[in-house]
Amino acid sequence: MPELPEVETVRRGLEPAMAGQRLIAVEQRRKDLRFPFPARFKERLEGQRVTGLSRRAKYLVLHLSSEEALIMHLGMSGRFTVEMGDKTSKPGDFHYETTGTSPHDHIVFHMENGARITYNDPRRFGFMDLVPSASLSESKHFKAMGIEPLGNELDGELIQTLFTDKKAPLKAALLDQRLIAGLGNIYVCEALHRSGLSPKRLAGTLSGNRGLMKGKAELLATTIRDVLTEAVQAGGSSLRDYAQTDGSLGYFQHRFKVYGREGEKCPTGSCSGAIERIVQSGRSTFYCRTCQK
DNA sequence: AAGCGAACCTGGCTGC
DNA sequence: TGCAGCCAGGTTCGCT
Repeated sequence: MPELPEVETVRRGLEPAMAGQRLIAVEQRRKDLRFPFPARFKERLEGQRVTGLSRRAKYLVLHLSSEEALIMHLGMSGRFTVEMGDKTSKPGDFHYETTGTSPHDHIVFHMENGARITYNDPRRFGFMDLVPSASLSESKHFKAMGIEPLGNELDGELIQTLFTDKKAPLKAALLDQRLIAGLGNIYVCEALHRSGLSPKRLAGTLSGNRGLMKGKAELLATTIRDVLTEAVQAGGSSLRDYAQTDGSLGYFQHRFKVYGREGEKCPTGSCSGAIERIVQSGRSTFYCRTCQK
């Protein structure tokens, strides 16, 4: 699934096709994804102008002229495809008409500029919801959400505060969206390796001795920021079903140091260890037990 | 209360 | 070739 860098790449791909444009038609091919679509979904969208697109953690938000916000989550396999039309496109034209589509094309947005934006999601773990713009941050999706890892708040001191007394492994704590929101399985593995921290270490130990652990917590904050920033610059990571909105592939996956590299030699220069795969809370963790402590 | 494991759903890959 | 089994980027629910 798309983690923060993939969602940000999608946001940037959708922006030129949707920002400032009216939604002239919305095709809804099924009544639910992971959750039911909100009541009168199509009617509440059609005719509205998209005043902007933003991202919060792994969620995309379309801001609408109706003072509602369309919250979208891509789940594990959600993907948007943009086909740019032109201003003369109208029903019956290629860019408007529903042509031979995948059975997993669930939603199609037709924009006034002729662009057609298709949401495809084979596993249907994604969802869409409409909430009043004024109460966006108080919506059920965002209410309990933690800090944005690329925002200004994330630093070693905050990590120490968030992890105080936590008995969960570092891996689980970093995946907890109520603490830091936007990290997923891949980038947590990568950030921990770059930080030289074991995914099995209890999160509370990073703040257990504040003086001694301050440097480690600071390093972790920095590597989280670095790995996410580099991934966004690379257009995200393309595994199985993820691609950018124009169909091209992100290339950060070539820069993975540990994710998916079970059995390979640890890439840390001075380290003679090998990458192992273990399972933590039901998810694969890739790490090097020699240099991650 | 916090921390696990299971569940949600489909498709792709591996190995017999 | 066919099929069973395992795995996948996330989140939520329910049970200790």
